[in-house]
Amino acid sequence: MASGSFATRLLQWFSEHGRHDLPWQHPRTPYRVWVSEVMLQQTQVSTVIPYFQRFLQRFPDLYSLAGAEQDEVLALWAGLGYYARGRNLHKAAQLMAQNGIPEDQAGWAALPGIGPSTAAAIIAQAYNQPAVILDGNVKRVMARHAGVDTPLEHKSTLDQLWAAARERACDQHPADYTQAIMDLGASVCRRSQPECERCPVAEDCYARLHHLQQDLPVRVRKKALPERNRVFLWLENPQGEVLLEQRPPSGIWGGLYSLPVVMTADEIECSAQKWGLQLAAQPQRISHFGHRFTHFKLNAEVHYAPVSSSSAVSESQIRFVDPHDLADPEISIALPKPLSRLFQQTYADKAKLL
DNA sequence: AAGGCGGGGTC
DNA sequence: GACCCAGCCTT
Repeated sequence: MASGSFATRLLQWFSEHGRHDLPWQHPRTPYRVWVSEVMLQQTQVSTVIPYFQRFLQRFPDLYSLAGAEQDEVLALWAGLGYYARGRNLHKAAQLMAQNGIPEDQAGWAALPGIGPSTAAAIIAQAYNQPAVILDGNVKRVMARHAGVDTPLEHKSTLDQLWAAARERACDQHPADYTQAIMDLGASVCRRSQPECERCPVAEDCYARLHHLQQDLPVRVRKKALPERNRVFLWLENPQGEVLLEQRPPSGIWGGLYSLPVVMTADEIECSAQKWGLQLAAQPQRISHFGHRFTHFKLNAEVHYAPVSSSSAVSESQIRFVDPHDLADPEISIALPKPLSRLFQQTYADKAKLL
């Protein structure tokens, strides 16, 4: 028989092996917990930490964030992905600066960018009040411990996992308990090669007892991703600056800056003219990269062309930028990861030649 | 090359 | 509610 309840064993394990040194735990304010929880959506702790540090240095409190320009918020978010998170964080900050910080879970869940699990995490972490979370780590722990063997994509499966999470939670030490269950999923009950011999709840774990650790949780097989081919334009003016275009406020890379994108190379000339730019030479294909999105794979070719100085680049969505500034890690322009990689590599290649 | 991962918007 | 969208890191 199991020695003590699930929660008791988990809390005991946490006191010895859990993470007590995460940046958002000291000090553990609602603002810092909220920012960290939004960053942690879809993103692992080790990735989040440097972003969190930089973000909090620039925006130490709600009001500095609420008063910021969206461009600056996104610049600090650049590279984390799912940029709607950054835009929603900014929106929510402005709402809270206006209406005050919510005092209960429903109030938090009503803010943009905060769903049931994130709201629960904030309540438990920041206020040390009982609340049940169900993030990816907890889903995996619950599917294994309770033996939920239907696909995660089914709503009934999600209901079962919520129920399992509720049954195992306790009202004692809510902040520690939620951190503990997430830590367990991240460090011991990993997707592959879980370390059951180190798990405090292994003795009554369904998956371990039936040797199903590798088979739970169950997922439906994904279809092959469709592919999209696009051409990215590296248009350089006589000053050596490159043209960037701000993307529409929502959708892929929403609000971020990118090289202008066209469907095929024969649209380059026409597109340049749209900005009032004359090509000073034939465009050349200089590199390519691939990037996988959730629903398609992007195959990108980068085409370079020098342009004569523009008569009037007055459109607010476009700007010429010194690419050396883009290779700077302290960049203040929000670039998606593949493009910041492109500029960094180009800069590194040039530096090697010198 | 493929797996994993919360929430918003739309109908 | 059902369905679609989104972008990194790890394996």
